[in-house]
Amino acid sequence: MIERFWSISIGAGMDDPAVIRHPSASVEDYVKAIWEVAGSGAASTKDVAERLSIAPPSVTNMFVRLQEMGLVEYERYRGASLTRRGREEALRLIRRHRLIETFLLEHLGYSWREVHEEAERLEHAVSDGFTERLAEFLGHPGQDPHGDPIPAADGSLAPDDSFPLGEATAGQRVRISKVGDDPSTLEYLGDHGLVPGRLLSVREVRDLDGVITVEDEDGESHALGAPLAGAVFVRGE
Amino acid sequence: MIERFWSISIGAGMDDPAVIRHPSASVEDYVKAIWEVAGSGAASTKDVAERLSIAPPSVTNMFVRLQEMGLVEYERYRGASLTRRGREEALRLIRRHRLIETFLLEHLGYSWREVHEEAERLEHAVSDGFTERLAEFLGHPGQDPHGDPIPAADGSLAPDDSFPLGEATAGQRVRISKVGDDPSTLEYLGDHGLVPGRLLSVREVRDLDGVITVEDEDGESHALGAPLAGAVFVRGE
DNA sequence: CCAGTAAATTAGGTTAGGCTAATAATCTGG
DNA sequence: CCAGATTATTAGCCTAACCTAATTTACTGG
Ligand SMILES: [Mn+2]
Ligand SMILES: [Mn+2]
Ligand SMILES: [Mn+2]
Ligand SMILES: [Mn+2]
Repeated sequence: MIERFWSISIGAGMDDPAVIRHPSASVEDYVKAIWEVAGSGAASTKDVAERLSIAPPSVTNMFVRLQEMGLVEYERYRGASLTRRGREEALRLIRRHRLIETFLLEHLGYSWREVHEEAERLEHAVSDGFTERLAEFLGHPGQDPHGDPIPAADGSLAPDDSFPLGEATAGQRVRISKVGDDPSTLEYLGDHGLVPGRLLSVREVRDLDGVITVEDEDGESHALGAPLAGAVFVRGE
Repeated sequence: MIERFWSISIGAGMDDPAVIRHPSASVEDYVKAIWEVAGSGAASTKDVAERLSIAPPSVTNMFVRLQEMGLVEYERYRGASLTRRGREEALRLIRRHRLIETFLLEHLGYSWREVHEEAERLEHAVSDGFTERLAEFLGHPGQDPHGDPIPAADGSLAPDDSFPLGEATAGQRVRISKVGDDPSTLEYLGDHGLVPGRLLSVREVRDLDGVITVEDEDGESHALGAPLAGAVFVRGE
């Protein structure tokens, strides 16, 4: 009697198809970068390459792999967009990143300049268990210290209805919700008390040069050029 | 302060400015494994392979690379021993590991069972800056919670003059300095208050079965078999 | 609508760090 | 002191992630 054996399984033996494992640090950073440059749209090879400081062909190559992992939808020449799973992974990573930054700032005495780099590595090394215990330790913050919302453990992210101060109109009263995370911007804004939670009255929006003048709660007046005004996000009061 | 960014000269390549770069996580774990299995002697391929759960040929290969990096002295068929730099790297890693474990236990509510695995990954992701701020946050502990000494920032490690309780003699008064880190051992000892710092009087050392009977500070008596008695390290009082 | 440019992909490498199978060296107990 | 067992090395592969150079595709403005 002849017995026939055949196998339906794809790929190499039953060794370990790439389906299960945690994404590597690289994969996580790519997924986060796609989220950051494209949100729910499609991210271009170039944008992702620039954000990650990686050569474009490497990105093309990774887009293919991310699709095989089910993290993105990818079509040649038209970029990659996150699948539901990809989005979940991105938000899980961002949650870790922002909680870690909060911890470093509030408990270890880090300055803003140092925080991001450390978090960029640590975010890949902590488990979900660590993350939730850290959230508990921090009192389950909803935003990180410069106002970026921290995604919830279930992956949900509060919709953001804030807009750049540069788009405000004279006479408006607004509250700072978050500030850009460029180090020198952050330093300037911090020094002048322009931090999340602060209430501002928009005095003048000068079209000529884009300078916006605001008055803070203490009656202090600030004139901000377009780059700065674009880094301060506010919500109407 | 010790110089910790070191250069690996890569022959003719000049492709990269071959400077800098921390050892990779793998390299760090190898160096630590060599320290753990051999101290200042030579570690065998087999011992390191077993400790790291890696195939022996991979270890042989890494021994060669570690030597090229100046971290070990290696001779075919006679194992690898750490150079001064290798020892420094190992102790720096162990410092990070033990400080992280201390933090996880004392501040994030981890149990002993969970701590080690998390620290095993985090130890590779934290910077020296993080490590020193964490040490500060923790109050510069000299030992981790089960009594293992934490190497100082300068790489020095207090010499260990403790010995297993199994080697004590009847009538001796001893203080527990550290306990083995096997999870179930740890659980038993913790439940019975046999933790570092505790003072014990050795009542009986029974050669017949290796059982040691001790009395603690509260007059409580404990009979410990050889495996347990070997996991409790003490110092004479 | 089409040529020139910008973006993307393909082709062909590299390095780190793993693996297995085959072979060689060392060690040990009779 | 030597044969078998143990340990180590060599040979040959593999995958993940990067790279540069060459080529192809897509976009855009005249
Ligand atoms: Mn950040
Ligand atoms: Mn990162
Ligand atoms: Mn440990
Ligand atoms: Mn480790």
